[in-house]
Amino acid sequence: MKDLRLSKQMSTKSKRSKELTKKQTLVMDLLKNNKVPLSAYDILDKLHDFGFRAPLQVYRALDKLIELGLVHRLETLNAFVACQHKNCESNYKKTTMFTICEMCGNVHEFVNTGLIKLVKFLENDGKFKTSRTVVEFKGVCSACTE
Amino acid sequence: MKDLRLSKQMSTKSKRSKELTKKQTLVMDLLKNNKVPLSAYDILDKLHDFGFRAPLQVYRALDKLIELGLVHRLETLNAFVACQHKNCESNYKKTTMFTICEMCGNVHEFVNTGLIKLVKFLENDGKFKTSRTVVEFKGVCSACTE
DNA sequence: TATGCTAGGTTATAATATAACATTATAAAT
DNA sequence: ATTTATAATGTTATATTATAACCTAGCATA
Repeated sequence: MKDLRLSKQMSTKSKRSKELTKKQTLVMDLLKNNKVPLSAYDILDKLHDFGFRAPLQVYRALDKLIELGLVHRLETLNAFVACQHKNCESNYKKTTMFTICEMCGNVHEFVNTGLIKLVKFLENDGKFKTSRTVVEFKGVCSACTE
Repeated sequence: MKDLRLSKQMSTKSKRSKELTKKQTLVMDLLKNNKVPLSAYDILDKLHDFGFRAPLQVYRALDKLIELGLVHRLETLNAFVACQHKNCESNYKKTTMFTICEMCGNVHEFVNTGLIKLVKFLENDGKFKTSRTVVEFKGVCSACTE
C-alpha cells in the first residue's frame, strides 16, 4: 500500500524543484527544437499563438530556465540556446564554453578542464571569486570552411 | 639637413595607420581616464559638450578604436574599456580575458596562455577557426571580498 | 483563514544599436 | 591643380533588447 503522505511530499517537492510551468515548457521545447540560438523576441513571435503576448513573459521563462541550467544565454548574440549537455547539472553549469559560427549560426557547447582550473586558480590565489564565466569563440565552423 | 619628402611620407603613413581623429581621441582619452567601463550612452553624455550629439558618433569612434585594439567591448555589460596592455598589439589583441567585479565594477584584463593554446587546438583540429574570443569572469574581486 | 511565495498579465518605458542618406575632409593619382 | 577614391562626419529616424511598476491568481503551509 502506498504511503500517500510521502507520495504527496515528493510530488510537492518535485513540483517545486523540477517541474516546469506551462510557459517555461513551451520556451524550453522551442529552444530544444532549434539548432541555432533564438532571441527573446524570436521566441515571443513564435509563441504568440500559445499565449505569449509581452516580452516580459518570455524573459521570465528564460530567467527560470537559465537559473535551472537548462538554457544558456549567448552574450555576443543576445540570444538563447538549450543546454547541449545533460542539463549542465553539476559544477559545469556556469563554466561552459561555446563556439559560434558566424557563417551558419551553429553553436557548439563544450567543457574544458583548463577553464575550470583557471577559475580555481583565480579563486585560490585570493584574487577573484568567480560566480559565472562567459566564454564564446566567434569564427567559422568546419562545415562552413570547406 | 632633413629630407622633407621622407618626413612627409612618414607623417602621412603615420596619420593613416596610427593617428586618431579628434573624435576618436576624445573617446579614447575618456576611457583611459575611467577605471570602470562606460556604455556608449555614458560616453555620449560625457562628451556632449565636445560635439557628440548622436549615438552613432560614439559607436563609430568605438568601432575604430576596437578595430585598432585600443578599446575592448565587454559583452556582459554592453560597455567599453581602454585596453590595459600596451594596446593589445600582437596576437593577443583578440585573445584577452577579463575579470569583472559585480560589487565595485572594476575590470581587470589579462592574458592566459591556456586560452591561446585552446584556440590553436580548435583550429589545428580543423574544428573551428576562431576570429575572436570573448572571455569574461563575473564575480567579486579581492578588494570587495574582505 | 491568514500568510507568504511563486508565477502570470499588462502597459509603459528604458537602454542599446543600426539604417539610410547627405556632406565634408583627406590623400593619392593623373 | 583637378580628379578620384576613401574615410570620417552629421543628422534623423527607427530597430532591437530589456526592465519597471503595478496588479491578479494559484498554491502550500502555518
